[in-house]
Amino acid sequence: MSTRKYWLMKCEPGSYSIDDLKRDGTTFWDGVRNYQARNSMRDDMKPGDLAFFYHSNAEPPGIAGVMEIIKEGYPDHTQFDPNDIHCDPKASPDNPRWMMVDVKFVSKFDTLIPLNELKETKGLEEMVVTKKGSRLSVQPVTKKEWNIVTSLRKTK
DNA sequence: GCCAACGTTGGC
DNA sequence: GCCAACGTTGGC
Repeated sequence: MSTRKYWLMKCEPGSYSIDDLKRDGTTFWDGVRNYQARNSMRDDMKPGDLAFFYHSNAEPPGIAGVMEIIKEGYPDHTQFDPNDIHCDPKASPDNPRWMMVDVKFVSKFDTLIPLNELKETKGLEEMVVTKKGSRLSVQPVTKKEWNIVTSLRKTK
């Protein structure tokens, strides 16, 4: 039985978009500074898991494509870099506070699936991202929700 | 341990 | 740019 899990990960496309990931092939998912999201990456994400790439703070916001986790959680180096906007003075290499994972491009949907469409889609009422005030940047997605969302678009 | 103040996220 | 919702901080 497969133990693959499903996720949704947010990023502002102005800083890094699905097209950047498609170009790069792989990247590290740095800059997460929320404990719940950190715990998911540290404890629950495993290579082989799949994640939606969600464009937040975008016009419109929505799900842009799919990526695969290829490396489990390890310390996010930007927390130690005083010149980085994500530097955390309370973290040290001996006592890292923040984690990241590596991801790989899998596919891009032919058109973005906007948040308002997700909210209107039957079966996604309990999906975390469709809930009002949901700010969590790394969210679990159920297999049922995953299948519904992926059925909404072709990929390219 | 409570909770007010503050900073951030992110849709609109 | 606004601001509601939320998470974190720190005084007590």
